[in-house]
Amino acid sequence: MAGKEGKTPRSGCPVSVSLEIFGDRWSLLIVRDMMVRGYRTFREFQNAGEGIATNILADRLRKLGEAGILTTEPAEEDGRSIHYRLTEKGIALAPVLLELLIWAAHHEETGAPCAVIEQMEQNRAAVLSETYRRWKERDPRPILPPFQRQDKPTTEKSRKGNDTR
Amino acid sequence: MAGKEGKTPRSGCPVSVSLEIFGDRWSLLIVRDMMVRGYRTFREFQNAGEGIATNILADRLRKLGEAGILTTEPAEEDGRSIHYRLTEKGIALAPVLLELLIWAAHHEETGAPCAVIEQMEQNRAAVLSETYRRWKERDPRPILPPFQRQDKPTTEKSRKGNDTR
DNA sequence: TGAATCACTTGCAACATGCAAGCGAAATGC
DNA sequence: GCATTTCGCTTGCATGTTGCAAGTGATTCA
Repeated sequence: MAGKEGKTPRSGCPVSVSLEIFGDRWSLLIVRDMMVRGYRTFREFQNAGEGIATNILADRLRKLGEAGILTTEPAEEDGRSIHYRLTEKGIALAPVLLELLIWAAHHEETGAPCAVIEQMEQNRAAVLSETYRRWKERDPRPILPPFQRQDKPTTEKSRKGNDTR
Repeated sequence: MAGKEGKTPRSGCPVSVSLEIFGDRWSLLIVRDMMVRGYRTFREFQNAGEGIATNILADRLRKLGEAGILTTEPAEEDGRSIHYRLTEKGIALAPVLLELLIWAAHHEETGAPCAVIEQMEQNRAAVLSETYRRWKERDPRPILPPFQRQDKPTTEKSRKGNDTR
């Protein structure tokens, strides 16, 4: 019951095993939302700005749960709602996401301000331990704000004072 | 011409942008094969052991090329063959793959021997600089051997001396 | 008590993937 | 120098996955 065997036993390479779990467009985004934005409910993921369909979202949450990356617990303040929460295994993905973030900020057009990325790059350990601390203490404050798409870099120097907090 | 605009402009989050490129089952495996196993030709990827279909492989190689993660050059020794090679942008994915490897080795059943992983974990910088060196000098020696799937941990102590070599 | 909101589920069309077979060009064998 | 093999793909087709819109039952709010 634990393992869902007979699914896709491709190879024993750790990278391959990982991709069997979240080798798709959405799973890591959900993990990111939980980890750095403090999202917990279905609604929050749905409105996270990427436009995931509700059936896909439900499917991914179920699969991530089966993979032991997140768990669910009833929301105390609202009987209709459920809180999704990363497990130890899930929060341990933080270094992967951090490196992914840094890579993309350097090599792709993203909405992440260079200064923020540079600071994270030079303080990897601090960023990770702060991420871990907030997870452990159930501190729901986001570590990073949602990044806007920087459509045109023309004359836009507005959104920027949005530093580390 | 550079950017293939009009495709999927989901959000400006670096993680999301990354997943638009290799958010699927195969792309990162190809990058892994190039990076740590020194694979260069279509045939090598095809026989890498994960069982990718040739049409998918061709498609992913094309997309990774369009994304600037790899380039092609004619193989000098064989006019039929083509050598795929990571770009700077591609080799810069090394930290992401390393963290992914470490994560999976800790949290999933993989074929990676613990000793090897532990050593990589404690020498991240050395592993990365060696990876980079081999890429730069076109040294095709693999950094890691293909890991076997450890099917049943029952009484099987055979395949194990497969250490760093 | 009725409307709104919660986390989903369902139906269906469009797209992506997996599999086997085939194709032109270059290399190899005889 | 000609047949065979090997190279990197492409094609056709069945199946699986995704995206979209609408709907459902349970809970909460007004």
